[in-house]
Amino acid sequence: MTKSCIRVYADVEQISQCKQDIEKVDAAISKLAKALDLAGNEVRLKMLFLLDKESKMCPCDLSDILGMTVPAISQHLKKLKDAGLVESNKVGQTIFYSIAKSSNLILNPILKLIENEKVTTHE
Amino acid sequence: MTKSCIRVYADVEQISQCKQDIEKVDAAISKLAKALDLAGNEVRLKMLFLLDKESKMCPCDLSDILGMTVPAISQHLKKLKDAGLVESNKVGQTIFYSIAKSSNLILNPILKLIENEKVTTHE
DNA sequence: AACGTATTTAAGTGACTGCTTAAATATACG
DNA sequence: CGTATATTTAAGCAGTCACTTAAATACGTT
Repeated sequence: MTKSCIRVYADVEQISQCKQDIEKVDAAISKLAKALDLAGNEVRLKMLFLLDKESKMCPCDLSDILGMTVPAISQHLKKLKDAGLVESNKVGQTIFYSIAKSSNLILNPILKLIENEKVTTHE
Repeated sequence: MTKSCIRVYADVEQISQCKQDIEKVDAAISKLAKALDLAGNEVRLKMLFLLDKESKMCPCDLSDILGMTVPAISQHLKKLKDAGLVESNKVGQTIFYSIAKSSNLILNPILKLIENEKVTTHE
């Protein structure tokens, strides 16, 4: 890879320890990154917020509330469902989506940040 | 937009309430989505994890630990810094990056998920 | 069966990502 | 000053994203 930099004043011990540490959490990070990537889209985050608040909604409702076409919403829902973040329940011709219970561990702390209005990352 | 669907069995009251609710948290969601989007990248999440654990690191160290070129690392750091998630401190010719204190509110709950190995979203 | 509603799937497209390599900038040191 | 180290910036590019429109699927009603 690179030839310069890398190792002059470096703490070799620290580096090697970090490599091990990272390896241990690699799977967890990979999984978490996927979830955060999905939640890191404004439309999808709104959808998750709404599903959390209302407990269940159909694509049609979300389309109306968010002012987006139904196919656009449907495609977002598919991604969330494929990742296991939401699940669906069909009733007649309408499909109700809701937060998957198994994803609460990840989503709860995130959704809590919204309500708390605590989102003061910067400036 | 669409002409079909939208309103037949819909709970008009709920929809309109949701529109208001979303509007209230719009700014918070927008900000949070940006942060999650950044953290939702495997490389960057690892970087944040390492910065959190080691309190500070230089691009060179991160490059070594993560097995990536220095420019690639530098570009990720720039994004994190532009978003206010990390900050930098120059000492001689090396630049130490660390988690911005102001971003702890968002990052702490996320980073905690890694250590807890609780990341069991799915299956 | 035929039509209307609810939703998904598919194909196309412009914008954005994340990497690469090469060059630029900045600081330290002989 | 010239060279080595540390980092950023820039340009290029393949891959992905999020939307659009159009078509397909599915259920309900008459």
